[in-house]
Amino acid sequence: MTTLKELAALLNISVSTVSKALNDSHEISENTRIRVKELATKLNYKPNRIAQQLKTNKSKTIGVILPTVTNPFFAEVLHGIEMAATDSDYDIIVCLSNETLHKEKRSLELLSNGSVDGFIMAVARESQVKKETDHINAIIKSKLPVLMFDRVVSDIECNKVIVDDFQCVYEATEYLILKEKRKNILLVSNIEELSVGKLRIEGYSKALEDHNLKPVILKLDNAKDEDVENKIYNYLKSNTSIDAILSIDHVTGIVAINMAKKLGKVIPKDLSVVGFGYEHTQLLSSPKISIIHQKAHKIGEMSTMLLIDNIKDESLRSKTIVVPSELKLSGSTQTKF
Amino acid sequence: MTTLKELAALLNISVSTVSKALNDSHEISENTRIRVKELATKLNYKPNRIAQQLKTNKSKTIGVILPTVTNPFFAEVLHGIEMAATDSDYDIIVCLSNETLHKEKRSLELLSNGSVDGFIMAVARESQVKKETDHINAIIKSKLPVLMFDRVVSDIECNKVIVDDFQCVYEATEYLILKEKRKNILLVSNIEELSVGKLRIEGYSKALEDHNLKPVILKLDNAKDEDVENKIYNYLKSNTSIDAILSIDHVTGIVAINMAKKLGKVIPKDLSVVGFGYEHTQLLSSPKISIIHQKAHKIGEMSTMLLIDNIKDESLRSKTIVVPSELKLSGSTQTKF
DNA sequence: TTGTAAGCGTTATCAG
DNA sequence: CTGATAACGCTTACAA
Repeated sequence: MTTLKELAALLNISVSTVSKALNDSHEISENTRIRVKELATKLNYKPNRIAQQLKTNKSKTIGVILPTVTNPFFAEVLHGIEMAATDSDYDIIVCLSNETLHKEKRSLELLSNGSVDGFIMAVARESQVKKETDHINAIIKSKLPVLMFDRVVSDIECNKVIVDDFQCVYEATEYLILKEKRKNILLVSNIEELSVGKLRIEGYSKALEDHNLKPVILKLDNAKDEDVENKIYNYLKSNTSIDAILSIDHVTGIVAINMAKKLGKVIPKDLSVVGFGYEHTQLLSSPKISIIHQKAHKIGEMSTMLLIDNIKDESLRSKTIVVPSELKLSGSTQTKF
Repeated sequence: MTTLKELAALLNISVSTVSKALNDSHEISENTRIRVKELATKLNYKPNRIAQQLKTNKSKTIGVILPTVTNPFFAEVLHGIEMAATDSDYDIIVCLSNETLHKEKRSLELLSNGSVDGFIMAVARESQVKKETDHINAIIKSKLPVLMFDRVVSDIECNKVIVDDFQCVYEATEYLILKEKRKNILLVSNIEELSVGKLRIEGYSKALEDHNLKPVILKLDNAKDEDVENKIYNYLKSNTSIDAILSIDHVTGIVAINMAKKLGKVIPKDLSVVGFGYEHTQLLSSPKISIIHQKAHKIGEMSTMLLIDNIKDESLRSKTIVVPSELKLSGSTQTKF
């Protein structure tokens, strides 16, 4: 890699002159500025980022800590983060906690040594279940800005970008009750221990309560793929009165449709199904599932912008932004034949 | 952030003594070593990574450039990369090219200034279509190791981790012909411009040819979601002799199942469907789709290990590893009821 | 056993 | 207009 020193030596001028010339300092003569720049492009000179970082004590890098990236929601958030970060000339270092506390902790600790100027994170499942958040507090106390999205810890003060979990599930439930005239709505949950899961269940319960109906919840306890199908199938088989399903995650809604069809149910006549979904979810089910579409990409963008604001101005550190979800009915994007 | 200088000042010893003590140098007395370490932990000292990087001229960071991360294949590869990198104490900086040449180029250029010790990349769709690869060659010439996976450029010499695209599709096709006794196998493609798409089509064509059958290919030309369904539906409607579908991407196989059911076809009696898939793909279709399962996670791991080898030893730079795929038949993981 | 000093590649201050 | 010098935080000969 070409350095300032090398350029200086080749041109028989000092390092500082070269530096100034490249940075368009007005102290430098037109002549040398051009000579320097020509040689620089010729040798493909690029200022060493590490040296600049050491000098300025800024890494222009954001640490992104995600529970997983194979979940399409987080993948789409990551996409949003990457785009917004690029727009603002930030790099992102990505770490995956794999839903474990120890990896989350390790990543935060390893990166809080000057590697990053701040963190964007969604709390790991284990951390949330165990209510273990000291490691996050430690980072904040060390003056490194942290932004939490989606899975947040309510008693930590920092910027947050969240989904309107309670509200959108409330509305979806009410839609099933009022528009689709459903009375036995089963909530299927594979994420009941997460903060978002709890909020969604509350939204569902409140809506049923407000309409004098009885909540029925099938908790899958974070089951494995194989068991998910079995549990849903068996439940539907033994509880034939169920006329609607509300899945609060991204997968079990589609599984429910498939299992219901297997049981001979006609969708949506016998059973309405609403789930959570992302951009391409509806392409994967037939008939199309109705989805609560979280604006994952937008969540990523907003998170990044908010964190960068916070990095630049320490005082901007306790804002919470709610990104509203959108209920996409099966009909509204259904392909016409 | 605490620095060596601060520790030294507080202990009234020199910076180098502190440094050595922390690095367990044998030159340092038991006594001071302990004193230093105690204070260090007390003040939560962490060596400034940026300074270390400048000193050693190593970033211990890998640049990962992916076309997208919302495609589950790349998400899973990223997961593999992250885990392997963490194991070897490397960070990863992730950039998404969004399938565009200019973003890919920009990312490579921006990171090749000391930010990373090497790159792992899958070439963007646009770069592959336009056969524009000078930017990648430039990096390699500048002595930064590059590893390409999945979508590779054949006339660039570097480490590569690829899938057995030709072979696995050949075998899947042969399976349809020999075991399932299919004669009119439609290949559905939404990625025919990619190197991997071409190889898969060749594998399919060769298998048909070897068995004296005629290839029939439905190219979707990188169509949007809405059109994918329509095109497949219409094709199946007007070509009723089709008795098997081979999808060479991760989505259109499931769409094909749904469209075939819509047309009243019974699967797998009337129509066998094989697609590409990842870990959870089969959970999303009913009946379960047979999939060619690419070991995406393993691809990520192998890529990382190979790149790190190359970083440590410059001479290890022209190996190609083929990660075999696995044909997962619908029956083999089918849930039993 | 401890300390001094140089250097990684930049930028910034100050002097010439 | 140009250059010498110091500094960012760390490591490491080399001296003491």
